Amino acid sequence: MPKVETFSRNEVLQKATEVFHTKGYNGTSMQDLVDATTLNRSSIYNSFGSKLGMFMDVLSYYYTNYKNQIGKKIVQSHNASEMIQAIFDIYVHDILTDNDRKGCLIVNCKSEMVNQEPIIKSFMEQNQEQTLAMLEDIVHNGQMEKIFNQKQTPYQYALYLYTSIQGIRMTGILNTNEKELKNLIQTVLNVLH
Amino acid sequence: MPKVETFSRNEVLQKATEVFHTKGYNGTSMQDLVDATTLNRSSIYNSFGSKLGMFMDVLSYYYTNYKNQIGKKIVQSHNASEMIQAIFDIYVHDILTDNDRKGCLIVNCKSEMVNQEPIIKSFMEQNQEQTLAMLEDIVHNGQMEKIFNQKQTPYQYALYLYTSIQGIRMTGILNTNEKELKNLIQTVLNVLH
DNA sequence: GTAATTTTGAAACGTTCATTTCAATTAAGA
DNA sequence: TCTTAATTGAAATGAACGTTTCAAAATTAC
Repeated sequence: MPKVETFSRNEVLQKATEVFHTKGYNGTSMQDLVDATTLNRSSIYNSFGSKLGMFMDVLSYYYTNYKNQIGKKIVQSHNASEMIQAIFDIYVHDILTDNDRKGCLIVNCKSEMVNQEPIIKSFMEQNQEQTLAMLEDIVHNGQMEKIFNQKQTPYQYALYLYTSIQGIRMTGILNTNEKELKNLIQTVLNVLH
Repeated sequence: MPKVETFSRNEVLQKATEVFHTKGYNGTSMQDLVDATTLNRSSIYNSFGSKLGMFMDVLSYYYTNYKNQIGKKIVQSHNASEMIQAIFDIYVHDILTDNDRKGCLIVNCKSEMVNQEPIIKSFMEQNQEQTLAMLEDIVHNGQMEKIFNQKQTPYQYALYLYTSIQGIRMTGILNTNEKELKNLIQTVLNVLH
């Protein structure tokens, strides 16, 4: 029987994520990935197929991490308001700890590649659909519980929240003032009440 | 005395803007720019110094165009509410006519380059400062006229609007449903009333 | 220990990258 | 018309690009 994959796939993906996140897809070279992962060039091609293949895995890895974080916070919450607040808190925390102003990998990738790579466009459509569905569900529950108003449909509020998250991710690249960001989020979320 | 520049600088910048907007900075090659502008390689280096130099001019050109559009709409408006509405209408119009989902050149560049190129970071800081100052001024006037509420300071509302604009620019890459976008904007702007 | 099969390392693939070079061309002022 | 200086075209620069190749090393099952 053959030799088996020796490296930790997650560790490699973590390292690759850091590079892609810092330099963007087009700004990252295969050499950067070889250096960061300490994997051999051939091993990368063996395991990930291509630069784009590796990037897709990185994107999923990054997204899964967010979904897990959000999932945990949601089960800890007692109502829809707390859930939404907890979700936004995750993003603020990431902004405040992102010392090199990288922004969000998914937002960055969306703006860089949606119009260039069909597979990225599909990923982003799925990402949007899933995020909207999650938010819509929370909003709907919040409206049932009379915590949120019913001036808009759950879908429209979900779209508003999704848009706000992306906006905050962009603003957070240059503005990392905690007080201003938290106030900003309160302004965003007050719309629901 | 010497021969003078024969090409129209604005026409060249227009063509270069289209390329950078479509492919991003790192995705654009000098050959792309030579092809698009029909300028010779040497002429580009003569007139713009470098790829980054040309890109900076493109960025200013693109930004100036927006400032002019907004300026015109502002003088046509009768109050703060109309001004803000007109500004957002410009962005919605651009989203709806952006058939290849390029998004906003400035937002794209911010997410791609702020953490890589100091000169881009400076540009974006200036862009943010100017945009916030403009919005703050409008909000302040709106509050004086009792058109807008005073739950937040003009600066905080400006930051909220600036963030919303960036968010809408990101959402608009994949979602080009006019009804949903206009509803979204009403949700955003209702906060002020 | 041997056979089987994958990972690994290092080099090489051909292409494209941003930039430079430089002689030829061009057009304005004297 | 001659001088002057910039524009132009085309080729060349060397480095970096993503990807492939292939023999050597490594690891598992028998």
